[in-house]
Amino acid sequence: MAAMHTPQPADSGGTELIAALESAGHRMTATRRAVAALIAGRDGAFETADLLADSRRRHLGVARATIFRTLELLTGLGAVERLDLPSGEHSYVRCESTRHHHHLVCTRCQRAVDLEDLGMSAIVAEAERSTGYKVDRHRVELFGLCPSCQRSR
Amino acid sequence: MAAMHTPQPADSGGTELIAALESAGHRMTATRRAVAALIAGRDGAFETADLLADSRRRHLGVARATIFRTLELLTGLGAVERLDLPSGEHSYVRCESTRHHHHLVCTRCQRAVDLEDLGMSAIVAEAERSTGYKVDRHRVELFGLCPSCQRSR
DNA sequence: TTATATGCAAACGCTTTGCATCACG
DNA sequence: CGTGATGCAAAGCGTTTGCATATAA
Repeated sequence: MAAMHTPQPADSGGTELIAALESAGHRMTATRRAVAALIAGRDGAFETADLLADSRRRHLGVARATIFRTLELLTGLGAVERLDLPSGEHSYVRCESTRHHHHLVCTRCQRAVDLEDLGMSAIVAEAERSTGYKVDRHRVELFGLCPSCQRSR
Repeated sequence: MAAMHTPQPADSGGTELIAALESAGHRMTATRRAVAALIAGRDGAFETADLLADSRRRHLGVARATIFRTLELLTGLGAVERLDLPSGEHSYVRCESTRHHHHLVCTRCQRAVDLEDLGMSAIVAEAERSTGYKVDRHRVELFGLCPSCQRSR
């Protein structure tokens, strides 16, 4: 009952991302389509620098600022989420669902899977009960090796 | 079974932090004692800028670099932990225990409590089972309002 | 005495902003 | 057409580093 999808990207053109932007009332530009494609072309967590490098490699000429701005939009829409790696760096993952969920990221290849809530709501309830705090948000991020990286070493 | 301590700081001089540094074989300097006192004087999560401001206010003259370096040491020893706030900023919390635990931070006053593992190991096991990943570290951070901030608004 | 620790300032790397230009709707 | 989007370069900020000096052990 845990994994919400298989790790394989089903939307390599970024149509879901484009649809998200569009239905939120944002203008659909060639640049945004390009950024969506860059994100969709990535398998797993990525950093802004990755997108910028990909953009250059593919001669898409997307400006750094635009990458940040588009990522900010998508994050706001829940189509993408920002993670904090154990190292302290920021990275992003495309989300399969807009519902509340968490991420499990491979520390070797960055491949990521969405996880359902699992038992977190019970944990949150217990934390509230024992501390008297009222929890209004929580972050859970798991890191480890994906199946294929386990095999290859 | 959840809270590991009461929110009230019991070590306002920073003796525990000093002891941690000392027993790890680090030299005990006046500057480190000062940083320990600054941290101990804080109730809850704090940022490096807070310590720097406190240092100036108290005329301790601790250099910015030294604050970062000492925090790095203490983090390595598990006496302090670095958190990633929802906003993306980094902050630190003094840890009551060196054992694995998590934090619950008040988003209004920054007061923080340590939490035991709660049910996380079961969640991790379930995530591993359903995804095939091998999890080797996880981060769980809860944010909300502490009892007194709930009352005062 | 010698390895460590510190202060200072410069360097860094990531992210944001200001502003003129461009183009979707 | 007009508002929103983009590129570019500069500014911002938090964090790290190099190096000369000071100090614990």
